[in-house]
Amino acid sequence: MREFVDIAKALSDPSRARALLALKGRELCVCQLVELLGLAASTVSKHMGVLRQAQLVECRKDGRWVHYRRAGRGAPRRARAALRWLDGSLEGERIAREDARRVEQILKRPLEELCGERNRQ
Amino acid sequence: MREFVDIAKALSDPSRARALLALKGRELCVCQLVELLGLAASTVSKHMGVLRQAQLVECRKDGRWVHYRRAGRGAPRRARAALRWLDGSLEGERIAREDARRVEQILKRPLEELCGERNRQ
DNA sequence: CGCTCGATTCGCCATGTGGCGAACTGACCA
DNA sequence: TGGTCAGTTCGCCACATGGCGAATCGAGCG
Repeated sequence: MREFVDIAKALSDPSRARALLALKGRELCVCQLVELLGLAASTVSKHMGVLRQAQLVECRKDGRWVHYRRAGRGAPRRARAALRWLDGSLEGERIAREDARRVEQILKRPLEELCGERNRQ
Repeated sequence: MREFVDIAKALSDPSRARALLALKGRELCVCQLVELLGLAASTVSKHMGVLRQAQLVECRKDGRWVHYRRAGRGAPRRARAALRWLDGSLEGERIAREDARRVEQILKRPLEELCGERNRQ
């Protein structure tokens, strides 16, 4: 029950749901999610912590960057079922399509340019 | 997105999840849910309002009593998918089995006895 | 080492949520 | 018409949550 409730709580925030949709089939690092969601890095980090706690995502450190991806084979059955429910419920939603397009744009830009943006501009 | 988030929020409370499980395949009135969950009637009523808002349950007035049931054919596709996810995730859970047993006991007692219990004892 | 920089943690604030009892509503009944 | 009683609404409290900026951590580099 606790596990189920944690997963449902994790899904019950629009930013977290958008992040999970954006992570469908790819990895993203925190600064890419910051760009997509338009939130402070600290806020995004907290959101990703909630998703990791619920075992919906895993993270991989690569130098200074942290890449997040959806939980895979090792994840609990419940978590994978939750992701299927998310995908099924939000496919075709306007914001999902918009975000998918914006993620493509974000992926075209090099990480170095993207990350320093807030400092440089 | 809003609809999805409302449903996820509605599912992200243990009492509401238990209520939905108890409503699988049957109707229950508020005083029966009060007995099952061990919460104040006002709290249960608020919980059921959240579930109704998310279109996960419907209610039917019958004299003084209000019977709740799971949303049926008329409910949005998302809501029914959510109930399937709930059932699949919590089947076999300890509290689900305990509650199922307790609901059977509660259903054996007449409504009149059950409802006035808090006042009479 | 000391600097830079991405990510996380901390501290704070505003708002939302779950809990209760009291008050109210609206059926039924006498 | 007044009483009773199931359910809801209201008002309140304690606590959780989402947001930010500041401070901290830790990997890479000069």
